[in-house]
Amino acid sequence: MSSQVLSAQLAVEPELQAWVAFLRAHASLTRQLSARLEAAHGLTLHDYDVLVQLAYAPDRQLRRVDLARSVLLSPSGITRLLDGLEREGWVAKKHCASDARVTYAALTDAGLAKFKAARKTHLVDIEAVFGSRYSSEELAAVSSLLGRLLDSDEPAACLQEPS
Amino acid sequence: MSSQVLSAQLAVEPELQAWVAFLRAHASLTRQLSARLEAAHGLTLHDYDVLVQLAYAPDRQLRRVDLARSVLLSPSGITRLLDGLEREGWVAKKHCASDARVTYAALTDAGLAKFKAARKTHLVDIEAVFGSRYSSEELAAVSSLLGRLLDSDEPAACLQEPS
DNA sequence: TCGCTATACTTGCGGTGTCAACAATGTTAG
DNA sequence: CTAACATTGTTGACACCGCAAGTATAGCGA
Repeated sequence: MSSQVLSAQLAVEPELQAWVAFLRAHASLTRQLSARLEAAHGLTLHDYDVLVQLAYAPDRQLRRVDLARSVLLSPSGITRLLDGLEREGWVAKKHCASDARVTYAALTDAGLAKFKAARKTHLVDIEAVFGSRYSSEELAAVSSLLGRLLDSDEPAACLQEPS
Repeated sequence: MSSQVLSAQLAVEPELQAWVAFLRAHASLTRQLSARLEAAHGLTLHDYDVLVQLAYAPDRQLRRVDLARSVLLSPSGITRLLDGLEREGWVAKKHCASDARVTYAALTDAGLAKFKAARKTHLVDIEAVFGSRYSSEELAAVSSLLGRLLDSDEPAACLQEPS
């Protein structure tokens, strides 16, 4: 009886439905994609993400704070993640001349090579997942709708204006 | 130069954009909502999710396997999560008469009360996040688009009809 | 110059989740 | 009946990540 009441209420909450769909989709996709990335290249999704950010960055290097912000990881998370990448020789520390506090994470040549290799298979996986289910209009809709979720509240996930 | 090439390629991959937007949105939302849920009730998002599933289930109980599948958690994950809920007295183990392998997780009265209390604030948080950014049509679109992501590959996430 | 505050980063600790291995029970085929 | 296999669930080892606290540097006002 009380479960009847509850289910009636659930059905009426479209926000909750969206949120649940979101959580389920994330769990499912994340598992598939990260398993493939791990198997093929021994990389985490976050590892890959960091590699991407560095590959695109000017001089292929970034301050650790900025890296943390753009990947939405805590500072300590970044430290530990980079520990791994440095141990593998894909990233190197570089000190900043003008500010002794900052350490740059710089992509090495080996790291760039690793990234390009991983990128090849990972993009295929992503396209397989999304491309097979969405038309290109839907894809654009997904991007724009999801993008809106971190506009106002998270000063985190954004553009550190370098100007 | 190589970063130019890379960024040019990125801009052209709409699937990747969708995926990245998805990951960022998840990291951001998850942190906000779970922090609030944790602060207000000492519950994880997964804890809450399990409580919901049990509250809706017939007789307010579910086999652990089914629970794992519907919440998209590994079997061991469910065991450990339920350990916590049992310790708090919100869930109790129940043995199955017809199959000695299965153990039911049953929501206690205290558990149902806990769920109702948590639900009250959590729904408000969710509505704040989604309701403030999406119209009701967009909300429906998000649900349906995201729902499509686990149609074929994950028989997992589904509706335990309470009727 | 002397604090005072802010920022960059690291480390210890704890929570959470996965995988692989395992034990126990059920099921099916010969 | 029995042997092989599938299913349910738990445990140990481990990876990952966040928070709080600590260190070091920078910058700013008096």
